[in-house]
Amino acid sequence: MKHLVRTSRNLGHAIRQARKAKNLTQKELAAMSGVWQETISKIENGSGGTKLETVFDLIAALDLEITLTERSKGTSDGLEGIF
Amino acid sequence: MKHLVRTSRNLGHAIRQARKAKNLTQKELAAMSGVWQETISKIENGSGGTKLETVFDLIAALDLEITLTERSKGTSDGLEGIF
DNA sequence: ACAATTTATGATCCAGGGGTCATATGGAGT
DNA sequence: ACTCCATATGACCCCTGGATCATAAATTGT
Repeated sequence: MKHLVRTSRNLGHAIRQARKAKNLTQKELAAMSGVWQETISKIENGSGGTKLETVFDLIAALDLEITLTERSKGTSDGLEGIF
Repeated sequence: MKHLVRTSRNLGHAIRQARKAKNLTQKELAAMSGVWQETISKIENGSGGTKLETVFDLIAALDLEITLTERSKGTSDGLEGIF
């Protein structure tokens, strides 16, 4: 499972999916990440302007990692342009 | 070129490297991204708490992309990364 | 050394994120 | 229907990132 993240909305989706894949509630994730449930709700719904560190806390708790790559290669992932 | 990003400092490094790889000055990157040179300076030096949207602006201008992946593929351990 | 450019820093102002609590809405189960 | 849990939302305050301008420091070129 690989998420291309270009917007806050993308990020929210990815986080929600990852959380559900682990059968965690927002409250549980809040407890493990130190980010409040209310804040997680906002982020999952794509509220823009989230702070980086909050995202790092979340993805660390969800056992995800962020990779920064160049965007020229043809990815051939088949998931481009879905949204 | 692939950057694993876990902290704001990582992000700053990656952005600086990408910028230099393209022979851009902070001022030029500022002009292309809409983010101010002063802000870019802070971010490249790992100032925490940067906003997501600012990062998106920067990586878009630098032709980079963010990927969110799982760190360890759940069910079995130590088998990731074979391919 | 000097001048020019690049990067960093310092200050002010403002908008918005997140902590925090309370509450409302929604969904699953009985 | 009514609980119980999950998620969303509203309100408040505080804090800080970013815009903005000015300037200091560092780097580069000659």
